[in-house]
Amino acid sequence: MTSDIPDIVIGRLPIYLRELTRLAEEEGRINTSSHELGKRLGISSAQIRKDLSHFGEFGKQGTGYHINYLIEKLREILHLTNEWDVALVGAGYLGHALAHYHGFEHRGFRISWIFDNDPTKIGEQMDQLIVLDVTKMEQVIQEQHIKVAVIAVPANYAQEITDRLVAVGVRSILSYAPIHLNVPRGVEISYSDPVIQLQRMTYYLP
Amino acid sequence: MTSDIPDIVIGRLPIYLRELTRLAEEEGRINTSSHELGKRLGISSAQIRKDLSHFGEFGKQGTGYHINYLIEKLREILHLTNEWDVALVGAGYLGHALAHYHGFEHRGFRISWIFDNDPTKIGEQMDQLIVLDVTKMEQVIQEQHIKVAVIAVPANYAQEITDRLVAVGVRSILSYAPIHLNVPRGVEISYSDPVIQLQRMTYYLP
DNA sequence: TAGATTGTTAATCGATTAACAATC
DNA sequence: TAGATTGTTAATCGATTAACAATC
Repeated sequence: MTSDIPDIVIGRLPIYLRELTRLAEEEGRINTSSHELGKRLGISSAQIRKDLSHFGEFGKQGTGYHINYLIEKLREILHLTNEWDVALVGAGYLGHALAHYHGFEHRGFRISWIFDNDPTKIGEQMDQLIVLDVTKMEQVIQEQHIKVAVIAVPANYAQEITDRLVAVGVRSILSYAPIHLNVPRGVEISYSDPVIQLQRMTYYLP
Repeated sequence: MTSDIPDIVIGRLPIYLRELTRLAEEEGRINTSSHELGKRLGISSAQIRKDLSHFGEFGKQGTGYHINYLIEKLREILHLTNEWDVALVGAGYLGHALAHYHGFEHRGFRISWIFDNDPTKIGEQMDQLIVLDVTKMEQVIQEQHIKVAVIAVPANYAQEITDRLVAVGVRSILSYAPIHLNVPRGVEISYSDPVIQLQRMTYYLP
């Protein structure tokens, strides 16, 4: 048995964490309630309490949740107490944007390596990093024990890169390639394809 | 009553469409079955047939689905028979990547306008487009009847931009800002925050 | 204390799947 | 025809919600 907590519950925890962080850092708040959090996120308070109850009791009757305490607990649950080093594959426009994005900081991730196969990009500096030859990818990932990768390569390379990442131990992959990828059991994969998201919304447009 | 087809079903149709297009264009296939499509996508064949049955009968017993016919039908269902002009707000690294991304073509969308508030970016050429002053945003969107927008601005601007977009008629918004946005009923919103996705996956990492 | 809010239960609601008659 | 596959039904499975005792 791995874990019988539904994946859909796990998927909401980062949303809670993000909003709690916002409450604490942007608004200087100390406490909140499932009702307030739910109202801000468009989620029922019952669902928030039920989700959290899978992991323990983090609140107090009458006063709700101490925000920093709940943040800490969510970080533990999601394995974010240390930063994950992330390998980014693909140094095109999107890789460039990801390399320069500072939104990973303090949220559990650090892009530590960037790879590409284009000789004109290899050696280029991106933010603090140097683009490395993708032929070095396996060696670096193994030596550094990298478990998390982001794929920003064209669709026709994505499956090959995925296979190579998995082969050297990567277990969580976020792919921006507009294609379904096959991964073995035990490897988590998540997709980001703006067109898929837009197409879902245009269904509702007249 | 708007439509009683579950949103989760609508969300899978673009995935089917993408894989069908791949089957036709990359592999030159003419026909497929719910079983084959499901196997390629990690979805049960029953679910695919059930999803499609909400909209009509598109297959034939014994032979399955004619791919190009089903593609055409899915495009009609998702309102992709004409291209939607999209307004992109934010011309930073991510806006740059989106402006140069050619994955929108032939999938129902065309980024037609880019806006930013940074004087050093206004007037800059991105792909085929010129970055316009965001103060011109409302006027352009109204005149061009733009209904779809992509937000690639910092979190602290995202709600204001959203409100302004909605006020001039935008009804579908894809936001890359790492923040929950409030929109009125009748406006669809979709989010892309890589950290949220990574955090869901690290739960499963030891 | 009185008011507020939790964690949890049971009921409701909704989605997925197995199975199969129909039929190409 | 025989084999394959659809569309649909009913059963199963899973997620959400309403309600409330417990208690801060």
